[in-house]
Amino acid sequence: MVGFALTEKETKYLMLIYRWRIESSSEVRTTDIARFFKVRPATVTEVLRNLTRKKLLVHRPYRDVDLTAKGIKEARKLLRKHRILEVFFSDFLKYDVRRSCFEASKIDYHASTSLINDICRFYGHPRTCPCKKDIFADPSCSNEDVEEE
Amino acid sequence: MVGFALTEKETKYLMLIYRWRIESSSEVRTTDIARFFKVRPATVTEVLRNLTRKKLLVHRPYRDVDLTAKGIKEARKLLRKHRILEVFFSDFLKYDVRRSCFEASKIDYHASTSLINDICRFYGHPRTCPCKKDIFADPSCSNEDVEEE
DNA sequence: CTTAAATTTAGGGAAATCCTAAATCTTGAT
DNA sequence: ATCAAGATTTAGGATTTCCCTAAATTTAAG
Repeated sequence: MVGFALTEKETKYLMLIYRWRIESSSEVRTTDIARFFKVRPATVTEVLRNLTRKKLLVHRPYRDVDLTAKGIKEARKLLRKHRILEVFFSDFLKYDVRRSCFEASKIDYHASTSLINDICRFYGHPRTCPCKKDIFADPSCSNEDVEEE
Repeated sequence: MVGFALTEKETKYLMLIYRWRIESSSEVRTTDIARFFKVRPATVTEVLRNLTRKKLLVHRPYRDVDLTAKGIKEARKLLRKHRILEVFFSDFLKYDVRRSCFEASKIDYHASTSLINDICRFYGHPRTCPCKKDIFADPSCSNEDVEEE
């Protein structure tokens, strides 16, 4: 079904690139990513290469990075998981935006899609996270039935 | 504070050994652990050696394994996290025992102690998980903001 | 006391993540 | 237009985690 599998770090990079490139319309540069994750630029280049190999990015060496349609789709799936968790932390535990994001980041990669879907369903398929950013609906998360990933 | 750090797998082994050795009073054998985790006995021996090095187990080669006081303490902490998550899944999403355990297993290692404590507090510091096994109170999770006598 | 079964030891391997040093490319100042 | 400074990539490794096979060792059953 998927055709590729992402490591945890790769998902973090993909989500970050989506937020900057798509949601903030910024140019995404290796150094910025490196600074964000507190790693060396060479490390970023390597991850970029892997995400490119998986057809999620288009990387123009020494220039910039862009998401492919597939990359955008995958990033939205990942961000949906992350943000559904934020909705939960914010509502259930009254966490502020900062903390909701922090705790969601620790488990978003490990939480199963069916778990996320159940939380999503509980909250009536919310369209935005606590900081008002979009949560894109996922076809696997319907209002009626329960299914596996 | 801790003096040791556990890998994810090590926490799984420690919890399993606690469940079998302490909660079920069984002898814990290498082969049983290997069968449970679907790995080769040699792999189990290696993990056992590492847990022993961390002073959590006493391993009598070719014979059996036992938990040290430190190992029991640590296993209870880990199982507390796991079981608090089970309480949540069971209550909030109406998961059955089997599924609560399954989903909890995926994230128990990654959920922060403060997150677990907040869920624990929400549920009034439950003493048992959905399948009635003990949840040992953790000193870091205070009762202070609960109703007084 | 023998030997089959269980276990450990020895020696590796793959994947994920990160690093340094050196090479290469881009860009802005002159 | 040129060229140095800064940004980026390449090359080559290191570490950690987790798992494996083969061979040696120990236990225990008969």
